[in-house]
Amino acid sequence: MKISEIAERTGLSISTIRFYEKSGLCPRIKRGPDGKRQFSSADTDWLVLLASLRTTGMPISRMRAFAGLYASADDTIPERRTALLAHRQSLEDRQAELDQCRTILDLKLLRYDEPMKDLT
Amino acid sequence: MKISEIAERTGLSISTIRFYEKSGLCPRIKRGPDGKRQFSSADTDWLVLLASLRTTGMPISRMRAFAGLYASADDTIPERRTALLAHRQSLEDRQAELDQCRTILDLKLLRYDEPMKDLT
DNA sequence: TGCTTGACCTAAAGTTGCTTCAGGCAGGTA
DNA sequence: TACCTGCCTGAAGCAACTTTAGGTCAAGCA
Repeated sequence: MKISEIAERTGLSISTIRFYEKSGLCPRIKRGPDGKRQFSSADTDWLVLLASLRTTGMPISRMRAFAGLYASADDTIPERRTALLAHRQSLEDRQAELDQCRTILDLKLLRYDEPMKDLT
Repeated sequence: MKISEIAERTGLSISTIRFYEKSGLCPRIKRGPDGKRQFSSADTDWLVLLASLRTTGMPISRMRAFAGLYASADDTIPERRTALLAHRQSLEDRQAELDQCRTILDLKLLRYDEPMKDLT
């Protein structure tokens, strides 16, 4: 598959995909004889996972470490699992934080809906 | 109040607060004769709101526009309300997106918890 | 009294995670 | 043939901060 298709499927932009490759997040994507990237379906799956990790706030540096685990032997599986679990937790924290902010916004909005008084 | 207290109360870092002021997000914070910032409780409230907006993804440029509305006359109240409502919606979208990512992570984690098979 | 420490100040440079731009090649089409 | 289109690269630009360098001033203390 070509890069534009992958962008479509993963929701990442073409330049983000190139940037991720250059950053060492997805090692050895094949190239055709014309120099163009050729994505396998495993590449796609991996990029979908990367996109989820990134969207949920994992920094590139940790993603790179995570990619390193995947690139090495199966004995890193427990580590991969631990990393994902830790990240899942931080995601939940983040979600709690957003809920809290939503409450603040809602309170603010309530004051607009009340018959005018003391609108800061 | 001094800047370190405000940082504590709002969860923003001291340099972020200075940065926000320089970016025109909180106009005219008073200064003491020594040149130090003096925060009123209104300033604190405003920064708490800014922090919520920022945490939930509002870009600085839009926050500046929003601050502009607050700085001007009361007839911008409907606009302020509209802006907050729109942002509330985008926050919900974001939350839905995070939920979706969490599902992806959970699926991935499930595969680690199953008796080993095909761990990509 | 002199000296250090700590909290504040500014301006400027650095960091992260992208996006945009400039310039280039290869293949298809009017 | 000229022109698109889609890909490529490297470099510059941008957002939102953080860090650094250098400076002021009051408080504490030997």
